[in-house]
Amino acid sequence: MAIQTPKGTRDILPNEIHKWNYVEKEFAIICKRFGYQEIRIPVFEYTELFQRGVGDDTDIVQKEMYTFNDKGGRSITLRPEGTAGVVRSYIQNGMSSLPQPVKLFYQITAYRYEQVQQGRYREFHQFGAELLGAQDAAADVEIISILALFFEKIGVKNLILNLNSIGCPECRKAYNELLKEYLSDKISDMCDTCKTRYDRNPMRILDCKVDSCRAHLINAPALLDHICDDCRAHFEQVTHKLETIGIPYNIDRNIVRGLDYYTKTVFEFVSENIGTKGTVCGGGRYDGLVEEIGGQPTPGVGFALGVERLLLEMESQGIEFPEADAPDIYIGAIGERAGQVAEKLTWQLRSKNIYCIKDIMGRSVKAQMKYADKLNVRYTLILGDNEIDSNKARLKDMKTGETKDISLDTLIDRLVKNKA
RNA sequence: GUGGGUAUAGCUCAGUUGGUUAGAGCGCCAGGUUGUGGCCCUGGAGGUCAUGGGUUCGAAUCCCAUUAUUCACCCCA
Repeated sequence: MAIQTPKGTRDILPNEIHKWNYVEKEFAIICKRFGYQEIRIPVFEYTELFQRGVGDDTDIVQKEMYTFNDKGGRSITLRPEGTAGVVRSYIQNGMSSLPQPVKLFYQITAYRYEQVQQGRYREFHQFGAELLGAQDAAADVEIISILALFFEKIGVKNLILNLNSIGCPECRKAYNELLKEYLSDKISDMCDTCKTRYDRNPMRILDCKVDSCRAHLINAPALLDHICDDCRAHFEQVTHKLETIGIPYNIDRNIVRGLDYYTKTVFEFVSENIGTKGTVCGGGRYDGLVEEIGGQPTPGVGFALGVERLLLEMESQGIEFPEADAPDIYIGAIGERAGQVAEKLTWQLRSKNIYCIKDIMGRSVKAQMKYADKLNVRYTLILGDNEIDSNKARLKDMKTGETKDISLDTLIDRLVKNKA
């Protein structure tokens, strides 16, 4: 069996690359319009960054990371997401001395060792943005509005914005006690994972999908109803501002993002057509993360968007992508002498920024024309001894089939003019 | 980590109750008289039928294992 891509990875082939180029470009344009600058971070980091940043308790760190020791014996991990690396860079490069807030966006691959299924791969692509240094609800709303505008710009409709607040460490601590109290007489009846969650991270019990566990949770207190005054005020400002701009949202008390660093606002945009849970992107506020990784206390908010899922959603909505450019002209040649002229002509055209393809197989005129047709070129020009002697050639419009005699001297100028 | 589906040419798939040199469409290459694509016609290349065992006189076909892939659960992007 020939070697294939490893499980959960895939090639992005030329026939679909225009889709990727399109969304990448549009995303960058939107981010820049909001004042975000692109940052590129390493594919791998020291494992400790993710253990501290993403959280030792999370599924990602416990079972999904690609971790190995390098030849120097250092523990290295392929990034499972982008935020931790960006925040590390913020600290390492002294960005707290830059004018605040600092606004960054990125387009990365990320790696998680998981079972693959539709819209979930072991190597996947994320677009993300991070806003560091701003604690006001306006920052949360700006982050969300980048996404809303991006979706609007590329024509993606009907994504639902689910919103929740998971409070700050203080109110979460109080809530965890409340939840444990509520569950104290029920936990013995619940699943094993819930039992371990009960001690380590009771909030995650709310996420359990086991029916018998769910039954016990129906009347469980919701975190959103027990956050502190400060967090409540923040959440109300977020919803109020969203209403002001006109971004619809849905409050979902059950969103508990899978990364430990989130505080206060958490959100996700979900689709109903792409299977599984349909999360196209997720994000939230992470006011404790910079400090956790070793920087000065700095508020932050951001998101990550799954590009594979975005493309799935776009395809299921029948959104048309701009086609890749077709060549302006194909230069064919018969024989050695014409080949040389074609060579030179092609070079001149290309240097004038004309998208020009030339025969390099020495094939028959018929084969060359077929090839030109498949490339979807606009014009063809076949050179032979006659053309070179007369300094004229027949330019053929491949759409209409019309031909026109044209002087080789004026060809370049005409094509350049034609293109402009 | 758990459960189900699938695995035949580059792609999409046929292959009858196990029976000779395994097929089609598309794609690719070439030709249909001298130098012009699309339509049509002809020909060609390309498959250890995922891999390894087993049953059988005989296996693409039945059984087992492995691997890959896919969908779902968990969780996430």
